[in-house]
Amino acid sequence: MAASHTDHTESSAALSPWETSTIELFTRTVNLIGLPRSVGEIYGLLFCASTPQTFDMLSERLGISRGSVSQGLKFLRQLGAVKVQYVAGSRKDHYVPELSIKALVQGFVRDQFTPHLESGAERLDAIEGLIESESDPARRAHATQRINTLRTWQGRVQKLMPIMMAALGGINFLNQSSESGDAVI
Amino acid sequence: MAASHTDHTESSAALSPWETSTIELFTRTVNLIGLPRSVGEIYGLLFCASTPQTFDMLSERLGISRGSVSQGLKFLRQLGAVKVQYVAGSRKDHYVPELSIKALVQGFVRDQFTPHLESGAERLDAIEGLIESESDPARRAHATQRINTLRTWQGRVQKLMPIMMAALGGINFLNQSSESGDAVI
DNA sequence: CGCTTTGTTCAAAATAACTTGAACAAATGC
DNA sequence: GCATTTGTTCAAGTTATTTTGAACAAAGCG
Repeated sequence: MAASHTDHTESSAALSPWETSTIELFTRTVNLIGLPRSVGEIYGLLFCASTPQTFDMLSERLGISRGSVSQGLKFLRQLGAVKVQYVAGSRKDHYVPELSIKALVQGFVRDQFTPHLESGAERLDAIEGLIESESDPARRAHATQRINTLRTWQGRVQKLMPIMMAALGGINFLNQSSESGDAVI
Repeated sequence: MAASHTDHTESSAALSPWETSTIELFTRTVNLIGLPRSVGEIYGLLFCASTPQTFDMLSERLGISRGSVSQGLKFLRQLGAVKVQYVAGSRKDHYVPELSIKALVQGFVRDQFTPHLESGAERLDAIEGLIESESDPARRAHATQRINTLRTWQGRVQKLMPIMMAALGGINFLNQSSESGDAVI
């Protein structure tokens, strides 16, 4: 309670048009990569904000439940997409966005992708075992060939990862570049 | 156990253990990239099969509805992940899988990713317009900076695409390789 | 043509995913 | 301690996606 202190009550400032649109851009993007809307909203608001935002601000300004904010922030922290910034004189945690796309992608790949690649390797071993019990030699040969194809795919995808990260980090293999603007990589 | 000898039309041969496991691997993978289970099942079965499969075989062997098969095949054909192979003496269409991971990724990126990148560019322009109507100069400057960050990100992702495709195509930037097995790229 | 086979479409049912909110725990200050 | 603030958890409700199956079109065959 006791809403107004000094000039603006920062408790629940409305979103400006560009913020709303930018947040929508983020919700679409995270949806594309299979993440819930609320995660995009939270990261989007932090991305737009010029000051660290609290838990309450996120819930109130976005109009989503505390439960969603808690789960969304947990996910984003785990990914490394948001950081907690300690703010003197406040008990609340304040959150700021990670602005390096390399760090964002790296976190996403590490948490959401690599585990599946690794379990995939185990599964391929298991399947290779199952092929043994195929009696017909021709069928067994065909199955083995297919599993080899899968192993080749897996190897290629694994090789891709460091190349991707290097490319996002600004090392250019193919052509020199000169970005400007924020210059956040 | 039946189905041993020169039987009448192996209309609905049961899946062998390695096929079941491989199909499950595909369902997990397509789920990871936001595609429906049935798409993974269909591609997975075609991937395992040593002969072109018909519409009916897919529906019966996988135990999924004709509607799902129709939609799944439509999607996979559009992507370039399955091809129709004409088989003499049969009115039915026969389907075979695309085995080149480069072609698979390329189709996926083209259909599912590039359109979003392009609409994203338009959206950024629109947001830039919205920023104009921000009255406070400091806020406007901050907003502009953030949009510049987004443009930088977009540029990096766009540069990534050809690099990814080249890496999947077997061109190695960082270290020489020598895959074997099926050697399908 | 009529009949059959083959495949598509789409509204409704089934399933999966997300969000909510109230109960709970943890930490702070009095 | 004890009340208050701050944040988490999770079962239930809501929303979104996927699957089904029956009605429909299209093409081959006699």
